[in-house]
Amino acid sequence: MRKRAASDEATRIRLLEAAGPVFAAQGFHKAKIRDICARAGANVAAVNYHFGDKLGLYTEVLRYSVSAAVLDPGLITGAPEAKLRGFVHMMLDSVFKATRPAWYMKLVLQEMSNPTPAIDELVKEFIRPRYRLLCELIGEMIGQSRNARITQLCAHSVVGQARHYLIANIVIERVWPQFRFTPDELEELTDHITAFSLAGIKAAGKTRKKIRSKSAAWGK
Amino acid sequence: MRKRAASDEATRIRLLEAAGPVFAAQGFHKAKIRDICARAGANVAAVNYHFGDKLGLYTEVLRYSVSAAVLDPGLITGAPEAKLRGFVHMMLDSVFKATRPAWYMKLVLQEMSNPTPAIDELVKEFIRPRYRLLCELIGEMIGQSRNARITQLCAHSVVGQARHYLIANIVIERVWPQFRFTPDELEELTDHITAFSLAGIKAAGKTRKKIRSKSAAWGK
DNA sequence: GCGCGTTTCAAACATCTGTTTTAAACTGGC
DNA sequence: GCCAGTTTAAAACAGATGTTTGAAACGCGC
Repeated sequence: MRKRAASDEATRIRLLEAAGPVFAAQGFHKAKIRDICARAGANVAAVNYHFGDKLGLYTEVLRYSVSAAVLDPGLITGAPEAKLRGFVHMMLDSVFKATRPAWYMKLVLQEMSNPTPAIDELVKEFIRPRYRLLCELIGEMIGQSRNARITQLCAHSVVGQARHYLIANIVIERVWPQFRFTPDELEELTDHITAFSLAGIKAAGKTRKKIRSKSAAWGK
Repeated sequence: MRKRAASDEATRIRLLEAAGPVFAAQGFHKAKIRDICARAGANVAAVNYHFGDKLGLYTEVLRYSVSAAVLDPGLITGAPEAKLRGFVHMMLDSVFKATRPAWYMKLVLQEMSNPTPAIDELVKEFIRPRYRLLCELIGEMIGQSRNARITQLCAHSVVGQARHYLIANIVIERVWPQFRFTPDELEELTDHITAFSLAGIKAAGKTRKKIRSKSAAWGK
């Protein structure tokens, strides 16, 4: 019996490459395996043969592209402000890039909106490390632990803003038709979210101190 | 021929009342009309008889509950800061309220994430007026038009934050298990988003002025 | 070139779910 | 109390779509 050799996995690879953009654009449920197979030039049965079922393919797509170095949090370096911008940029950048690593963020956002059983692995392998990074960054800014409530609230404020633009396009284009996702406007948007959040984070840090001194004033 | 009298619409009303929470919790596609009919104590054919099809029922549910005064932005009064908090509260409050008017916000958020053909009417009748209100509010704060880019960017920053908590619970509970949607924490969250946004908006106003004076310095 | 495990393919299958059908039950007016 | 129009009910229907089947094609080692 011959084990699966690299050369034999051509169809498997083609399926993974074809499925990524489809799942990223349409989400798990709306994506049709007949569509994916057509793009991959493969028979529908190939999905079952190579991955067991649709969810198996989906899970493998997630694993297959999580290694994309472009999204490596290690790339985000420098001053806290620059790091924050790097984080926001990482999230928004995926709008344009159609290359393999980039649609991964769309996959993540799809999964956040419409979770599948793959959510657990995705959280563990991708989301949690980046969430932690963001919390450490914010905590550092306001002199709080990364586990502090205020720190995590701020983290979700940052993520929420970026996410909004990536998944609410249909509504945004109706209430604000002038807004377009050109590269220039993406930069503008990145700058806005960064500046807006920076101010919000600083204010949160001050409020926290205020509350603390207030408690101190009340005595113990 | 007898026209549809009020007393004849018992089934119709029961269907609308039963469908609201189901659509709000699961969205249009995941909601099953057999489930809705079972809750309403009606036959599946009743949906087609009274509303034509599933989308007809969905659209009527949207119309049926849009009049809910709880979500009336006119109720949001006071200083700009208080108005902003009122707006945020309006969005978040729907998490708990299981009463008729309250799950409407969930319907709106579902529609924003997974639009149906009903999106146009929803934008026109519900979203746009509130978006305009928010923009006027923010514009007033930073001395800009409600149509200014910076104003609208800030508006989306506010909406994005609130929306995040209402639709990403699955992820939030995994990266931050301690967070719960108790009434107290909902107040805390409302306060946080308001304060965070207030700081962000003020900073955006200042940046704008800075840019303007910079342009002025460059001469014309 | 034979044999055996591997891979591909077209077709059939199964299920879920919105929709339609057809007849029966009901309701109010005469 | 019957009739016309209205409403309800159970069942059948139809389309989309994930899954399985069984046979054919392939490819490597002997």
